[in-house]
Amino acid sequence: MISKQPAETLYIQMKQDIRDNKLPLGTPLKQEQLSNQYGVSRIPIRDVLQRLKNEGWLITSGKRGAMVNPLNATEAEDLYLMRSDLEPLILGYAMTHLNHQIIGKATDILEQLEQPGLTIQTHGELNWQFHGVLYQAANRPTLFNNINNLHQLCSRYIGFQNMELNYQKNSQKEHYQLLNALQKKQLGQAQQILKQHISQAGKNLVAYLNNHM
Amino acid sequence: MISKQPAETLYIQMKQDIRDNKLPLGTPLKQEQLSNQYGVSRIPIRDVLQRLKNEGWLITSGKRGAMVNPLNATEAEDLYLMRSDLEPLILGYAMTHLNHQIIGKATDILEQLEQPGLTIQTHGELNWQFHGVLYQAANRPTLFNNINNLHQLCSRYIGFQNMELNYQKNSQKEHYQLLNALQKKQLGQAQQILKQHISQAGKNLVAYLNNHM
DNA sequence: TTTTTATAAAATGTATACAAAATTTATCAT
DNA sequence: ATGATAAATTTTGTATACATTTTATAAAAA
Repeated sequence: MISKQPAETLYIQMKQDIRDNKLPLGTPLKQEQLSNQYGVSRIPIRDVLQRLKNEGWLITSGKRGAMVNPLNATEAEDLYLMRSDLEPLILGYAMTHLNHQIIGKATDILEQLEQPGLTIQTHGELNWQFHGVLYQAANRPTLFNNINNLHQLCSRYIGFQNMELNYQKNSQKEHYQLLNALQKKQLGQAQQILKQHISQAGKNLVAYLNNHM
Repeated sequence: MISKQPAETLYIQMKQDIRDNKLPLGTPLKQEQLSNQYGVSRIPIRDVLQRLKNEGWLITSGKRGAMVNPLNATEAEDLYLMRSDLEPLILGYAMTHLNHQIIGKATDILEQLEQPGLTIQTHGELNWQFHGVLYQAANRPTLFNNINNLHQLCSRYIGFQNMELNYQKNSQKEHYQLLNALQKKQLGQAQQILKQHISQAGKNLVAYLNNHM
């Protein structure tokens, strides 16, 4: 899904550069420097900066200038707490609309997740695709957009999560359990699995961050 | 809290104009027209449009142009559902930090809410101040910002809510019940009251919207 | 030395001007 | 007439230029 609009690719690029720590941490970003760095004028830079600020990638440190929002355990905990509440909620609305086609799509993604040699980035994207396919079925744009934004922010922390050796294996197991419950139309069960799935990931991540920062 | 920066007041103004239906519904907003209307160039207009879009006030209808997000029962339901999950959550974190000063502030606001002759707008703002004062104590910026944004979006629907004759009276009663539980350090009780408070408001609103739209 | 004030530099915010894209209108063929 | 194609208009996106604000620097007073 490539956009023709330069600003859209600039947005994606800068977001990735934040994830990859390509942009200075702890000091405000200078519009003109970014302008040179990315080869565009300050106008589209400003657009993207504002967008990233609104989405929580950047923070405005007091008076002036946006800086990269430093990774922080409390933010991570908040993000996962919100997800663990909101994702079971939207799953409830999705349930009745889940058909073979959607379940099939989700299963395909799970299989792709088991391919060896995936980058952490790709793994994260596929993971969200799996969840997203299910949630889209709910047909609840407001709820979905909110959850989607939370996921985007979580992607900054994904690198840490996969440090856990058996994280992926566990995660996959839970994904299949979730699909299973959904196929059996056991909503309560599915929601419980999902909430546990997210909470646990959050707890692991927060523990890791607290130990290593 | 007035900002010296024109764009900030422009942002506030446009948000209010959306609430008050001063901006065309159903048709994409034209940057140049807005530029004339508000007496600034297209640059700050674009900034504000993007911000409002990210916050859910505007939606992009397909290819081009942002238009006012029409009021809709499903969105309202989503907003209140999220709030009814997230606000008890942040209240949990606020609890331990609640001191006399904060409870006092909240009580003051409740008293202001009982003054006769308040406009619906002022009523809505005071109502959020009451909740916000409590939630700020949690010291959870990520969670707070998310909840704050949900509140802002709900403000578009406040006009409808207060149609209910005894809404205010009920709401106030629940506010005092909440404060009471908090003073007694009964967290579970407080969270239950809060969740019920929000859920009920949401249900009333959705029912009203479904009947009148 | 420390603090205050004035000046200079840098950075951001906004306006104007231009380029690219999209939408509309007009023209033509069927 | 109807549909497709092409020109014209509108609208948005971006660059440059300027104004305002903020931050840094230097000079002066305590």
